[in-house]
Amino acid sequence: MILSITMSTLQSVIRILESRGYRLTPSRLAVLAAVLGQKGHFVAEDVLRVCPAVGRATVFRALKDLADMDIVCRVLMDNGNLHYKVSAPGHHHHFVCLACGKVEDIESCIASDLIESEAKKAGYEFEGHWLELYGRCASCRMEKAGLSPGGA
Amino acid sequence: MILSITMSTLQSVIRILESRGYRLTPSRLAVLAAVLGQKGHFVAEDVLRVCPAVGRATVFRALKDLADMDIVCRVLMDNGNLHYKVSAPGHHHHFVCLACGKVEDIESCIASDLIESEAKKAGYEFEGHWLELYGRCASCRMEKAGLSPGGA
DNA sequence: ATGCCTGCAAACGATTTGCAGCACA
DNA sequence: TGTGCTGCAAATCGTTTGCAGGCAT
Repeated sequence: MILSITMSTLQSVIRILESRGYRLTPSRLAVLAAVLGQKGHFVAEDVLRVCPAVGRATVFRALKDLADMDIVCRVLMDNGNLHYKVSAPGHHHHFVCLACGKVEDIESCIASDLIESEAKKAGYEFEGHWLELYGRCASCRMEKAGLSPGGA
Repeated sequence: MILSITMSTLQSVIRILESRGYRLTPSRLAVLAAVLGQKGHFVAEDVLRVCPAVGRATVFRALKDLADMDIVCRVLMDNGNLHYKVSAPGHHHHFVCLACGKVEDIESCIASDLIESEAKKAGYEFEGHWLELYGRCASCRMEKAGLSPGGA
């Protein structure tokens, strides 16, 4: 099941920050807004571009804080690079479209049940897992199949 | 099913290199031996340490070549770092022990069937996936259970 | 001689750290 | 007043590239 809803809103994130004792400074808010405004996955540099007034270090610090709070999550790209992305609530995985680069969340944890049973069999104790899926999203598939032969 | 067998041997890798037209130079062989001699996962630095005579660039170049040939594979560590590891043949996943850091291969691809069916449902075309498992291996579990009576 | 392969060192991109100043609790 | 937060710049880390030389074919 793909979801593109229920992402954190600025308000709710602010509430989280406050509850954790973070100060609501202009820089932090700028980074926050930039992050929440990103279309899909992004890297620190993208945030930096949107917030030229905010220092590099501050962006990285904020991003790390946000990741700690599960407000953003890391996405492992096909080439091994790690990007950021506004996190869907709860455990989920990512589908990365190799054609358009879009990243979507997959809410059903495909793996957990199987992993659990495999773990038990092997005498292992699983604490977590990381699953990224790569392929071609619906629209890119359609494009490939029917539409523009000399694609963009 | 956990496997720790059938890793590439120096001989078989050499054969692969030759068949691809790579020259069997001392540097390459040194890197190769170092890689195959690694206990578990490793980073370029580890190889460098074992082969002080081989230049940095050469190690990285060799590592990349080996990865291209699926002789080594990358392992995504818990903290987001990418390590290398002698690759098990065929598609497989990794189990990373958070206690001792050991990485083992899991040959049965837990995910593929489910992924396929999910993909079909969503109209997606999956081309690949990346799954890493984190937890505590059998021996670390035992250690935890046996040694500390009060438990952690 | 022709290329592949090398080590070195510099370049590189991404991230982190040290620091002095500032603003708010 | 003290501590958190800031931007800046330098440092750092891991990796890549440019280059001139060397060696195998």
